[in-house]
Amino acid sequence: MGQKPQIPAPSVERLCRYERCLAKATRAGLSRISSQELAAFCGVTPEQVRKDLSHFGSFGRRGVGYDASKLREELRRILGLERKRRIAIVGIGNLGTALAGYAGFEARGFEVAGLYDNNPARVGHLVQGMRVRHIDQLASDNQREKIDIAVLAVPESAAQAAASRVVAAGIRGILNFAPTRLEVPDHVVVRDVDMTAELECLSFWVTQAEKQ
Amino acid sequence: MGQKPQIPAPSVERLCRYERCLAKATRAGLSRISSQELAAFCGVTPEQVRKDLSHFGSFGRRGVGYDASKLREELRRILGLERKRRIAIVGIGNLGTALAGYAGFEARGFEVAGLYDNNPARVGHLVQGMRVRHIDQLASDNQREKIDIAVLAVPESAAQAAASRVVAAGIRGILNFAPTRLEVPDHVVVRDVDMTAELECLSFWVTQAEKQ
DNA sequence: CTGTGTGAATCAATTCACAGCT
DNA sequence: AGCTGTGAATTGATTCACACAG
Repeated sequence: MGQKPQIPAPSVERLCRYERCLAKATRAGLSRISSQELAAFCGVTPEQVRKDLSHFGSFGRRGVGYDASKLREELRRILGLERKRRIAIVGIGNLGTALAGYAGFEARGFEVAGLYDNNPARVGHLVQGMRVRHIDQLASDNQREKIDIAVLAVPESAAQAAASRVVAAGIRGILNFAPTRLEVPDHVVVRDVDMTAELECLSFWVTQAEKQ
Repeated sequence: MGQKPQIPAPSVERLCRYERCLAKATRAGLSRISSQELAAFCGVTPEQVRKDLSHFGSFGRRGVGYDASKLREELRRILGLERKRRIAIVGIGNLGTALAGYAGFEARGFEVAGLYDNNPARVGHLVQGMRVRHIDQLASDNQREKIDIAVLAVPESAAQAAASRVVAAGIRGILNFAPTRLEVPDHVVVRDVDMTAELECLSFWVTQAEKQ
């Protein structure tokens, strides 16, 4: 990541929550919303909402509040969701198959653009209505129509190799489900989702709570 | 959570990483390890390693370093992993099925103790070699043999109801895959894994990086 | 008078720097 | 000398408090 990320990462994570809550609120017919209300909705404080937004501009009207749908649009723009983001799922085992069929992605404006695997036994099969392609095709597919994010759902032992191919294909974002710290060049952004580590942390806090 | 968590949450997340790296290191035959080495392994700084450990005691020898396998034992104890933790998977759709078959859980010392669903069409079926039970059985199953953590893999619309049943069954930890903020009593610990939110954050950082 | 936007103050986490054991 | 453990300093994030706009 070139320059220092002047935007605090926790702030960005909350922006996603705000966007989601706003979607819910507008669907419920609410058109104007205050930082107070939005905060209550998301389980944070009103000043936090305002501070988070202030990193990007000022979107409300003093004494009034925010236009819910307009604020939502702003947030989607800030998050880079003004256009549909295309994702590729790499590794079509148990988890990859489940992710390929996860309705939540489509529902929230992501497009599952392709399924990839390096196992010839899987390539060509239909999974969740899509044909699995060989990972060798990733680079040319990305060139034809840009893929924004690769979701890595491969076993730990294959993770680094798969990541390198994703990077070589010119993809700039990786959501990594393997419990491995990936080595990637600076211009590629990785986020790790380590389910076992989550269980372990949970185990800690549960243990902690048991000692009241 | 009753008292203030004097232990910083980021610290706990790193402890999991340390434990994992130590497992790898000992498997590779390393018996003594310095904070320097462990840190390099995990991608953090040596002082961070030492500070994190210092919250729980002192496990090294000055001028020498740490006994890798002994430190690993300590970490497992701290994380509450000295005994095998039993997990229940609630919601046996695409994702739940994938999680039920995820080898990583067993490999890291968790035991998948039961699969639960509230859909009668699924109950009784064999999934990944285990029979799916009705969620009504969760409470009595938990009484017979304690379940430490419930993994919620139900759709958003069912999440709160499922969480309430999990809590009513007396389970104290929830790993929540639904994109919903769950309402639970204080003594229950929840961790959220929101895959769509992860994609959205990634989208932000990728966009950010594109503006170089 | 209401509710935003923001510098100032507080609180938390990380990094520094060094004393003390081996 | 080498490396841990830990207060002190620093950096970063959150909360406070108030000026300002409608």
